[in-house]
Amino acid sequence: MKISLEETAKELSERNIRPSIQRVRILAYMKENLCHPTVEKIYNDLHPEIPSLSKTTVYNTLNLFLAAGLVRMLNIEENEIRYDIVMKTHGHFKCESCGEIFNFRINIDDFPADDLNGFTIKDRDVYFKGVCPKCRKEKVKEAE
Amino acid sequence: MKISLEETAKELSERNIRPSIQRVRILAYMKENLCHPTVEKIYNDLHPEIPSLSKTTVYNTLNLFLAAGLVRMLNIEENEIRYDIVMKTHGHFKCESCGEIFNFRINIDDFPADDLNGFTIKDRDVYFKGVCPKCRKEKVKEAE
DNA sequence: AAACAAATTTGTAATCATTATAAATTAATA
DNA sequence: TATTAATTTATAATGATTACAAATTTGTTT
Repeated sequence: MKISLEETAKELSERNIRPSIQRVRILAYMKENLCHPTVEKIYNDLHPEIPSLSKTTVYNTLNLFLAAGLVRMLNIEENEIRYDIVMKTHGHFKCESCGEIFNFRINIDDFPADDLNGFTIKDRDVYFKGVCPKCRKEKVKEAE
Repeated sequence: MKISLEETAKELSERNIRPSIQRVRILAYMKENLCHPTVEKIYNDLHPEIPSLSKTTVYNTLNLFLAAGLVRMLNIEENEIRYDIVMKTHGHFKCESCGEIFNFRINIDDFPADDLNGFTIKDRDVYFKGVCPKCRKEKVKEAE
C-alpha cells in the first residue's frame, strides 16, 4: 500500500509534531510496512532514499512517535525492539523458525483478570511463540 | 519461604543437571524470591553468601535453566531480562511507577485465537502495564 | 529578504547488558 | 593419585541504545 506523504505530514501536524522529511517518511514507512520492523530495518530500507538519514534520527523519531502514541513498542524478543503502528489491540505471534511476526485478533481488553482489581491498566501485550504453518510444512518435508 | 538445598539439588540431578553449589543456590533463590529478578539482582543478593560467584555464572546458569524449562524469561521491558520460576501460566503486570511486577491469574491457554489455526503455539506471554493500587493511592495524596 | 533564534538532524562517543573466550578451579573416573 | 571432563571465573568483545555537541534546517522577527 502506498501512503500519501501529504496526508502523513498533516497527521503529524495535527499532533503538534513538526513534519520534517525524516519524520514523514518514517511514519509513512511504518504504515506501508506492517511487518513490525526494528530500527535497523527501518534505517536500512530508508537510507537509500534519504542518503543523509542517520540511525540516531530513526531512534529519536521512533521514541517521539512512541511518546505521541503513534506506534507501539514490541518486546517480543530480548535482543531487539520492534515497532508497530498503533491499531486495534491485537496479539503478536513470532515464529521461532523464520522469525516472522504475525498479528492475530484477540480481545485482550475483555480478558477477565480479577487479580487486577484496583490496578490501572494502560498497556496490554500478548506475545505467543511457536512455529508458523509454512515452517511446519517445511519441517515435515525435511523429515521425509 | 525457605527452600531445602538438598531437595533443590535432587531436582537438578533428576534433570541431569549436575548440582553445583552455584546452581543449587540460584535455583533455591528463584524459588524463594518470586519477584521476577534480573541477573543483576540475583548476583547482588547471592554474592555476599557466595563470594566467589561471578556474574557470568549467573548468566550461564539462567540460560541453562531456561533450556531445561525450569525458568521462564520475561521480556516485559526492553532494557532488562527478568526470570521467573515456571509454574501455571499466568500474566505479568508491571507498575510503571514503582517497577514492581505482579503475577495475575489468567486463562491464557483458553484464549480463542482463531487466526492462529495451523500454528503451533509453544509459549504464551501476557504483559500488562500501568499503575498498581499502592502507587495510585500515593499519587492521589501528592495531588492534594 | 536578512538576521536571529529555535528545533531538528547528524556523527561520534559513551553506556550497559549480554555473550565469547580461555584460563583456573572443581568434580568425576580410572 | 593421575587423568579427564565439567564448571566457574575474569576479562575482553559485541551490539543495541543513548548522550552529546556540532552542523543543518526551519521558523520568526525586524
